[in-house]
Amino acid sequence: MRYWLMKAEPDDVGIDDLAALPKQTVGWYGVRNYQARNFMRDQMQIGDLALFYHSGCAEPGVAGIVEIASGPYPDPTQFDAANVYFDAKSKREAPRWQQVDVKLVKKTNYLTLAAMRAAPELEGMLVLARGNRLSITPVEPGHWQAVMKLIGE
DNA sequence: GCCAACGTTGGC
DNA sequence: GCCAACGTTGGC
Repeated sequence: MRYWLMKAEPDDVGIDDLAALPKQTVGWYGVRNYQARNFMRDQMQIGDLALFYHSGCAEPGVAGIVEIASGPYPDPTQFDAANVYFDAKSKREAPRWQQVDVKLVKKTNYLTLAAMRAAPELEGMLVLARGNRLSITPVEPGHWQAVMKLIGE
């Protein structure tokens, strides 16, 4: 079992939106980066845990814990011409983009990006790397444990 | 296969 | 709104 960090934009689906959804589960649509897609397609297992991270907002940071709740399957937004994530080059016979379902485990104390950067035990965490833009990153067990401690879990 | 141009991400 | 960093595209 692996650990992950998954970026969401709270303006789109934040932790409270997830908590309000039926089954507190959402399909992780909209990934349009091959590396991130490959993590979902090739490495994620049902039951893996992930940090639910808020990005593109005033105070970025970890907002909760989610678990991977499905195997990979085609992201429906890629076929929807009205959707911002529409990809004209993706064919139904050969979908380019995949998603997994993600289920809320719990909303946690909020761990800000600033606090993460200030924590020596999180040094080397991929999400903190300079210029990092990857929306899904693996998290080392040691970093996971350190984050759990910082948020009081 | 190279690489410049371009678009996007994401923190500030 | 700015801008650094990075991924993708497309001409050659």
